[in-house]
Amino acid sequence: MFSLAEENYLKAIFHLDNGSVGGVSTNAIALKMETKPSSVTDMVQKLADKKMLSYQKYKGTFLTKEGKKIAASVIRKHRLWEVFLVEKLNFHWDEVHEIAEQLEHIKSEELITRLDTFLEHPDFDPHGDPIPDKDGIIKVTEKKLLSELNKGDKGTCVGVKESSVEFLQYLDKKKVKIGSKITILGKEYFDGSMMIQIGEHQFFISKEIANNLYINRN
Amino acid sequence: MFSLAEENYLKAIFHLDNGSVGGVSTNAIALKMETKPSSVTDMVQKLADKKMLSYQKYKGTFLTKEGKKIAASVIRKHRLWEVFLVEKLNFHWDEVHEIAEQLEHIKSEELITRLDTFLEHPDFDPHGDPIPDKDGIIKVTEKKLLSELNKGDKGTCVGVKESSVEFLQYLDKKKVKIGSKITILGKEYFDGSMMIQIGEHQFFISKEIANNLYINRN
DNA sequence: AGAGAGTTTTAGACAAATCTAAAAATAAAA
DNA sequence: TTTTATTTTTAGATTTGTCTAAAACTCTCT
Repeated sequence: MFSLAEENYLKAIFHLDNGSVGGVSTNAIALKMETKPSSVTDMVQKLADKKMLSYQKYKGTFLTKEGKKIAASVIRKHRLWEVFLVEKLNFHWDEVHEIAEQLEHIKSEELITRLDTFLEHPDFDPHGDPIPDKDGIIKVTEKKLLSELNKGDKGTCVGVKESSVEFLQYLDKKKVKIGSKITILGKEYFDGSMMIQIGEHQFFISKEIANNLYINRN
Repeated sequence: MFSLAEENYLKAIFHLDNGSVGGVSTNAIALKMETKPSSVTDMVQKLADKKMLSYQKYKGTFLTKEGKKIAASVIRKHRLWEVFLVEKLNFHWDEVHEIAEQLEHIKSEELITRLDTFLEHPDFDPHGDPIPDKDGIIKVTEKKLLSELNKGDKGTCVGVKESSVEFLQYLDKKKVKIGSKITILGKEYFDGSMMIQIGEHQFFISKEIANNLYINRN
């Protein structure tokens, strides 16, 4: 059984792991956890003792298979609860994170199995992030061009097709980044232009732009 | 904001308060919390500092108005979650206590407001216990123990006094549920056993059982 | 009223998770 | 390749909630 703090560390390292090539650095974890590097060192050593990650002084850490499994199960719980909050309790998708941060630590296998059934086995959370299955496996979705999506669709920006300076500068101006969560608010069929939402911002983009952005679709 | 431990102490004292005339004793709290009296003294002094209860050394404690409010809000959350678990996730009523013990500590006013709406403002939890309203007020119902009734009396099963798994499973086997209409067909005065009718079924129950079932006379 | 018995509190210790400050190791720059 | 800067670890302290053991108090019974 893992403490709340342990679960949060595993989750943070799991998220960081998917971005870096080498191990995850102490500083990166401290930043994500909003804590001090010295606290991270302590916890990382404790989790290494528990075989949740491999750790060598000054070298960073890797989650073990077991560590990844625990992290994925916490993420699964988080995302299922987010679906519940939005779909059943009518929360807005930008209000649910904090509550799900608490709910994700409730301990009961049976609860999550039943919640999953109640929600009809959703594949994605309200932000478009995939929900790991009960074995911790995260379905890899095929990226699509933004222009292929339709009103109501959500996704995460995962790349660009055309990487001209002009295009990237345009994206920058519009605060579109890799990792940005995008919702299609509307689509004009006669010209393919779209009204989209990224974070707080809502704005129009032309078909040319939509044709050059890769999205990880739900 | 209160810690998990503080909330549990307030809840325990609240429950004990409804049974005793004077203040709640340190030993009684320790027994209920499955902890040592010395730990209770520490916590009680802390909660007294926070004005959640009044405390004089060696004299026992009383919850203040504020302390009762907090306790009632925790109990409200616990019971609403129990309704959710039984009504929506199809848990059996004898499986939900432990999970609700965890869920009751989730911090979000809005969550509970919306959960209450989602569940259509239930008045009782699956065990027949009343759910405090958002101001902590508990509707008092005139429930009696089944053992207090006599031949010819009729009533509705509204709750259980003892909610051990064994007892709840016994009731289940006999198809006794919250809401079941009960008629007392006969009563043996020498041992307090009863012949009762529930729906189509007629059967005997011992005094021990009758002593643990709450009935709303009608 | 005084002796036990039982209850309650205090004092000191401990584990978990955190922090600050200082030391050690690594990486970057001159 | 030294020197400097950055990162990471260690050492020691702190907070919360718990414990044990011992002391202080209250209650009851004769």
